[in-house]
Amino acid sequence: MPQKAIAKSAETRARILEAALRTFRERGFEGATMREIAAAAGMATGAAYYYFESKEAIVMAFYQRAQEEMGPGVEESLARSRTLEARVRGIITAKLEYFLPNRPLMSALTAHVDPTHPLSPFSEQTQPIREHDLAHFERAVGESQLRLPKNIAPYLPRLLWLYQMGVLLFWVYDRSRDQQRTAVLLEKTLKMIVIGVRMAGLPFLRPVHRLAGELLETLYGKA
Amino acid sequence: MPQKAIAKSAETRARILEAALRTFRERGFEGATMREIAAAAGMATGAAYYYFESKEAIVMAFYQRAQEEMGPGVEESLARSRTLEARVRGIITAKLEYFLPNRPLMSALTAHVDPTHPLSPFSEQTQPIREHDLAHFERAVGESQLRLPKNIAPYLPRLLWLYQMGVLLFWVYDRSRDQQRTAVLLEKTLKMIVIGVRMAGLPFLRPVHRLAGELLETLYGKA
DNA sequence: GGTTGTAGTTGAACGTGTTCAAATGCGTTG
DNA sequence: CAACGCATTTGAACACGTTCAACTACAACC
Repeated sequence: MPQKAIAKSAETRARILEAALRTFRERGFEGATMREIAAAAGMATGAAYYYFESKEAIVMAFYQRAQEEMGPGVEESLARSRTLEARVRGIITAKLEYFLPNRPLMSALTAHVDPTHPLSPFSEQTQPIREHDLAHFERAVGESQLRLPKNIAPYLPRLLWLYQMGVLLFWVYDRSRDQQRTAVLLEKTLKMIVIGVRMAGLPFLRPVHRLAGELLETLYGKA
Repeated sequence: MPQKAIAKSAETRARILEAALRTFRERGFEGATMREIAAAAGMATGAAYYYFESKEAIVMAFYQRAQEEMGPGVEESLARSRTLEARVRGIITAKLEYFLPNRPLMSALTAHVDPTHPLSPFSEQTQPIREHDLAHFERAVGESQLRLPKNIAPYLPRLLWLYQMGVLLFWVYDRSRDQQRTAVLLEKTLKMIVIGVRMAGLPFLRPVHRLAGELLETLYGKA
């Protein structure tokens, strides 16, 4: 396939994605039909399936594009702040701000906890996406000097990633005005995390370290 | 409607539930069709919808029945143990054991995080079920003397309920042999919870109490 | 410039959960 | 016992996501 055709193919794909996002915003994810989306993109129903495996896969494509577009913003935010708290806050708020116009749509992604479902945030298929996100937290942790017990430290980025998933999930369904409850959740828990990390060095917490370390090793495998 | 008719109606409902569970076990939740379930119950497709709002509502009915049937077992377990750890463990393991034969089916219930979805564990519609479950943890907490900060204590049962939901969720998708990973998760986290509760009285943890208290108040409302 | 292969496109068809107007029972009433 | 009313039952119809065999367009090749 020549360059030109590749470009055209990518353009068609993008056109469907655009039409889908428009339709999702108007009718919601459930309310929008594939027939309608395809029509809005100026093509027959089946065509959409040539470019996307499923209706939900369109949302995943949106998330993937978001990841790319958010990259620079996150980089900048990381460069601007030194403390773990500020860095993690930066990553999460950047994400939430980006997704804000399509907030209800995100429920289509967070809906799948089943790790065998292709679109679950925990599935094999989404591993590349997950690792891309994880990299942010690795950078956030890596360049700040923390005194964490050796048996926990390797898991901190993954724990923070999980934490961020939780915040995102809460945010998606947060019905308070301007998602103020999410703001509170984020601020308070960030502070608690910071205190927790700071206290992690204290020797009398050894029993907790041991338990946490063993647990993490079981769940994530030796690290 | 006379007594006899009520009994017959309940019996038909039960027959559909039985047929559904049989079919779910054979084909899985997705694989089982309403047509098949209705046929297995010896009736037309539409009849099932006279008794159940949806396919998923059948699973919810199963959960509801489970709650009733598990009641005595949980009571007994609570009567047998004194420490918070043993009590919470008792409640959770009783549940997991009960659900074991239909474990894959539970994914149909844990699938909905959306609190606006009628079948979400967080929805308005499931509030009675939730409060029934909550009562177990209130009993588990109530009769053990704990020294918890006043601003956190009222929320402990709800926090434990949430914890139990997490364990259940993990268990449903746990692919390790005999769900051994869940066993590890449960044991380690239980011990961490106990240590956490014990340490909660220490004065230098005041900042954490304050944060936690404020957060819980925002999320659950004044208590 | 014709031929051929492949990327892209079409819309009907499939199987699903769910709805619903109509039919059927069945206990109660006059 | 006939007539009524209501709970129950029926199965066709609907709308949806998805599949697919057939068709089209276009670039590469001889």
